[in-house]
Amino acid sequence: MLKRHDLLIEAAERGIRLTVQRRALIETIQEAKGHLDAESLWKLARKRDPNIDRATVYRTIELLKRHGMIDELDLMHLNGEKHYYEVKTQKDHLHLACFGCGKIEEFATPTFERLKREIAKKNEFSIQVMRLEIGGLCRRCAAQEEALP
Amino acid sequence: MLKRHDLLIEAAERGIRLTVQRRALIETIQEAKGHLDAESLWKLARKRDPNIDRATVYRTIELLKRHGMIDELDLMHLNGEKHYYEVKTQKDHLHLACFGCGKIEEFATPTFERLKREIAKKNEFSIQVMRLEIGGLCRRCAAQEEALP
DNA sequence: CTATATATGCGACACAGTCGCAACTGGATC
DNA sequence: GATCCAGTTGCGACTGTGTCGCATATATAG
Repeated sequence: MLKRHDLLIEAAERGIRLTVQRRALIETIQEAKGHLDAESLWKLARKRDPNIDRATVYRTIELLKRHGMIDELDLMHLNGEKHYYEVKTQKDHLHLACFGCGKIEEFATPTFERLKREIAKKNEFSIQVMRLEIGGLCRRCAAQEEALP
Repeated sequence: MLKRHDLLIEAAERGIRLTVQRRALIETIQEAKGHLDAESLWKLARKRDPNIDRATVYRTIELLKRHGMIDELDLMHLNGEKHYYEVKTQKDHLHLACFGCGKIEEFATPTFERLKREIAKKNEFSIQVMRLEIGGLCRRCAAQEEALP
């Protein structure tokens, strides 16, 4: 498991005003197993505070994104146009989305870090967010495809 | 300039039925200077065939994507949630989006190709599409930011 | 405790993209 | 070149995400 920040502590340190709604949303994101989209986040957070509004969910996501506390993913639009969110990890990593079974794999490698440094240097570009997403077939699904032509 | 396929020839070779609408759309994408979103593609293609419907634009984009003839980009959602399209190039390349001025830079490097091979091998994953997008500040905008804190 | 800047809920809205269905057509066949 | 029909299109209504303005509520500093 990649090491993640504690969002609540970081939010306090950054002077973000902690309302009950934000607490519920942040805790939900922090404790989530997989990748949450806005709708799922809303539903889960409502278990902690039943009155959170949809607009608040979007505004909080925007806030956390601006502070670089969460990353936004598209996951190759495997399930429509929605976005997914995850706590920013210490290490950059990429996402592999299988078009067959929908499974998402994560992968980190020094080559990726090296690429990042190379890009920043060669383009004189100040990188804030970096998103590498890959779509294709996982080992299982590729084998199945092979069997049924 | 990165070498691109000739979409019309490739479409014919693939046995794609060439309607007047598809011809207009494909030629428009092929000759476009920058990155087109669906709306811009529609407007431009209408100059060649004034009756093309919005739905046809989306259906054609879907078709070309399925055939791997064009790539879909988000460009870090710099201008809302729409998608952008470009003719598939011979070399994989990445997109740098500047949050300051909105400029998009493209960049290709052997490190990226190496990363791709490494990912496919280590994860036993059959890669179909790969999208690396980076958001941040270009040299100009980073310097301006510095000057006005 | 109070003041006030900031955040929230609500409802209406914007916008990209999708779908079912009747009418049309590209291109294969004769 | 006429015929045929599976595949394509236009139309219009619809979804699903995400946004916004404004009146009300509240977290935090003093």
